[in-house]
Amino acid sequence: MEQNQISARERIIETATDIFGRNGFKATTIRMIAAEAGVNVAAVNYYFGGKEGLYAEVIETIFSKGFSRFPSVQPDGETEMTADERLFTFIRGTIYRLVSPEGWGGISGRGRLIVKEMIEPTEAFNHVIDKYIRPHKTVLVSILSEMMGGDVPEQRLLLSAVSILGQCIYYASGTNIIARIAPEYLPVDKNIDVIVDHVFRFSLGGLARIKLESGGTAAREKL
Amino acid sequence: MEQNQISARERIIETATDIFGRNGFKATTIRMIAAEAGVNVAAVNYYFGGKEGLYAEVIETIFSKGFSRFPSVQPDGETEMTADERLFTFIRGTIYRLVSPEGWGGISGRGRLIVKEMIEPTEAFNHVIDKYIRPHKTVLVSILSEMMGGDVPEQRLLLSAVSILGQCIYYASGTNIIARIAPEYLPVDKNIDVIVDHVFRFSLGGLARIKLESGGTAAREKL
Amino acid sequence: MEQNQISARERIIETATDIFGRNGFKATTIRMIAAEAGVNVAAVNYYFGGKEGLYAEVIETIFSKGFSRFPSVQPDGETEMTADERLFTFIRGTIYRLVSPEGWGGISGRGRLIVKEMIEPTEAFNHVIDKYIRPHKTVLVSILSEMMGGDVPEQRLLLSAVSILGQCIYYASGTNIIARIAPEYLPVDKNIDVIVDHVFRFSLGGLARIKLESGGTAAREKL
Amino acid sequence: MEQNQISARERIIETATDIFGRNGFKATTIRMIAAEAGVNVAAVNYYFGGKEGLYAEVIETIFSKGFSRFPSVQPDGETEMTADERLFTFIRGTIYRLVSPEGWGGISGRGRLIVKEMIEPTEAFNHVIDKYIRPHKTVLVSILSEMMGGDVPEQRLLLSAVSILGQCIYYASGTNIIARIAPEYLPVDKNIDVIVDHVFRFSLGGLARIKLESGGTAAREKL
DNA sequence: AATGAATGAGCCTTCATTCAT
DNA sequence: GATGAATGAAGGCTCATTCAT
Repeated sequence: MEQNQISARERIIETATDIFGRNGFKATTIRMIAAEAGVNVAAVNYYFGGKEGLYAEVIETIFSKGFSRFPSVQPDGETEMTADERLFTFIRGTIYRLVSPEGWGGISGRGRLIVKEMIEPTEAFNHVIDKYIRPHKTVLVSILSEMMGGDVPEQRLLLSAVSILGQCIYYASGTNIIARIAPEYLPVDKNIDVIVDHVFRFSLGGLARIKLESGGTAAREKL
Repeated sequence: MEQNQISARERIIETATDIFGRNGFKATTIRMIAAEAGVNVAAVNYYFGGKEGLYAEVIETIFSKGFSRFPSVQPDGETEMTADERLFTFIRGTIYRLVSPEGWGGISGRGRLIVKEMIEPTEAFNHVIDKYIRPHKTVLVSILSEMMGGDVPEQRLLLSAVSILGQCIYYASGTNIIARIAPEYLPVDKNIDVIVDHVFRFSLGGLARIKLESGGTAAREKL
Repeated sequence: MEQNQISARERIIETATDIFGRNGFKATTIRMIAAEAGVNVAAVNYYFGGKEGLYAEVIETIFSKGFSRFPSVQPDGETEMTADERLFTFIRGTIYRLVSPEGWGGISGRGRLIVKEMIEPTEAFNHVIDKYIRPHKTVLVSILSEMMGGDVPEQRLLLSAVSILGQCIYYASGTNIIARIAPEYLPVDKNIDVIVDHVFRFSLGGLARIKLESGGTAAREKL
Repeated sequence: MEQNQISARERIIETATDIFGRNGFKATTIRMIAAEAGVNVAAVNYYFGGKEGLYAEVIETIFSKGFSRFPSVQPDGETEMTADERLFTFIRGTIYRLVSPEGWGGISGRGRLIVKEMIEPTEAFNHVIDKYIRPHKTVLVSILSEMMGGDVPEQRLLLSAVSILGQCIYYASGTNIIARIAPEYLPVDKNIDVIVDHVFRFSLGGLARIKLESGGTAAREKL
């Protein structure tokens, strides 16, 4: 009764997000989704034109809802936040979009689904890359550029951006394996803010080091 | 001679590593593998007892070969390396195991295959976790413990370990998406040493910061 | 006005005639028909009770319209035409009913649809056989009987009737294949009168020969 | 036991010929065929690559077997037969290929299947047209040319050929409908020779008439 | 009177697996 | 030891039909 008011279409998308995330595109059957969502198998074809159409819709929905709930950071001139604050907001947004439990259904699968696309993008991801991911990356690089100054070569900026994103994404996707090898590890979705805080600080330190070394005669042999 | 008279069994494993890595378990058919390896479809069942058996063998082989070529770091007492050097060795080994091109076939898929298992472990991964991954993680935590001292709580150690691994893994798996949104990005497998170097330095900075803050009244409000 | 405000029901029948004729019963979907006719898919069930109901209506309409536009030949006593003239009228009517382009929509498919039913009658054809085809055949046999006299056995009459009908029907249905193997062939629907004329003459000759041989000691060895 | 020695592949083709002929391509399911042939549904895909592949094989087999059992007529110079005899042979061959019961399975459907293709050729028929039908038609036209002499225009030759073929084909395909409207009609496959004889004589008469009229001022008004 | 939403049955195809050789 | 033939299970999709409005 609590879920009754949601339309069948909506319900299919939520269920599909979860199941696609859990099993991947190929291993998911529309029969699983239909059964879980309480609709007929034909409904998927009726609403989305097929399995692929549903998948594309799922991907798009994840991003559109994600960015509408946790908006990206404003570019430099349009906000009063310092660069550090912008970085913090960026990291928090990225992690929340992937793993925040409240908000909409299909939580556990959402992060894994995105990470799968990042490892091995499908056709359905192209649109999302242009619309959401590329701008997102541009914002991060501009933040880093502001934080690290002009001495740091473009290449280093990019690598640092990847270092930051890599952390966010692994926290969002690696939960399973981490929990298995480190039982004392705190579950991500119940401790998001601790994670966000950690990634932020670790990255601040990393950036500082990269900046420092780029200024002088950085080298590993210095160690 | 060792690679010349490669047995059918061996050839199937190599081919399978590549194809599984590229397509995932479900989307890979044993017919693809058999065709590529030049053997009969029934051979897979004959040698490995089925698709799942082959997959398990592939996973096991990746790790056994990986760790034999790029051995893990020795525990503290058994080596003369400093903690920093041990961290560097750890990072380099981890990345090389995932993406180094030389050594054995099916490279491009190898990293993706492992990352997939890390996101969503299958039955076949259990064995590998116990035999390779858990010890590997223990080594890393002990290195960090030595580097950061006793003031840093266990929790922070673990989070830092994940931050380091997250970078390694993302560099190994996110190549596709990175290359698409940042064409100026340097391809991982052609620049492994630059990547390794960067991750090492970035992590040094991050660890330093975490250590620093753990010492006093660390807090975000300090920013 | 009569064709201007054409009702939805009417429009469905015309469209269906065309599409059924082109694709056959099974390969035609009511969605094709509904889309082409500009109505809802449910309309077919609403008006005709289902796909089969619509098909039956289409078949019936083809014959009722066909015979109303190109009436059958009057029996002997009720007309002043000679037997030859009656045969000519019969042949012309038969061919025009199948392929005449003017008159009503869905022309190209009409002939093929009828021929399909003749090869392989469906339930829907039973009614049409009793109402139109059997009387039609009776008329032809009576014409032949008059032309060939009493010496010719019933069996020969029937065979001759089939020879005449076979020509008409093949001209109406075999257009596709004929055009493909004989490009110099004249398209039926643009040269109906030439065809009609030819079939008439060819049949006159055939009938004469059959009559001749039936009179004496007909045999192939006479050749 | 009697059919046991036939291979599964062979048995599928025979069954398929019958069922395709009865129902057409679309309305036939491979399940019907598999059940009737006593094989698994997957066997169709295994042997023929799919429903369409099987269909193509069926069409090809009908013609290759048909022409190998009832060869076409030799061209003029290569035989001692008179033109009349060659026409007789042509007609007999054509009808036998379509309806002769002895020889191979799937009789009842064979003729109908071909006629369906003649009404509405599918992709699978293209090959057959080039290989069998076009040469066949060429032979007939050359026979007619020899019989009717040079005065008859090409156009008339072609129309006459169609008149002859139309009869053969209708006898082979229209059995159902004929039997229903004329119970006294003799079943084709039990009386092939009578039919062949009739078509031959009727056609001789038709040709004579066409030739006669082509010589002078032929016209319908002459009647 | 007419329609859009939704369904259930069935079809073609794919694929891992088995078995006789 | 290794293979080609054949199969059963299951999946995506199509389509006529139904039902509430």
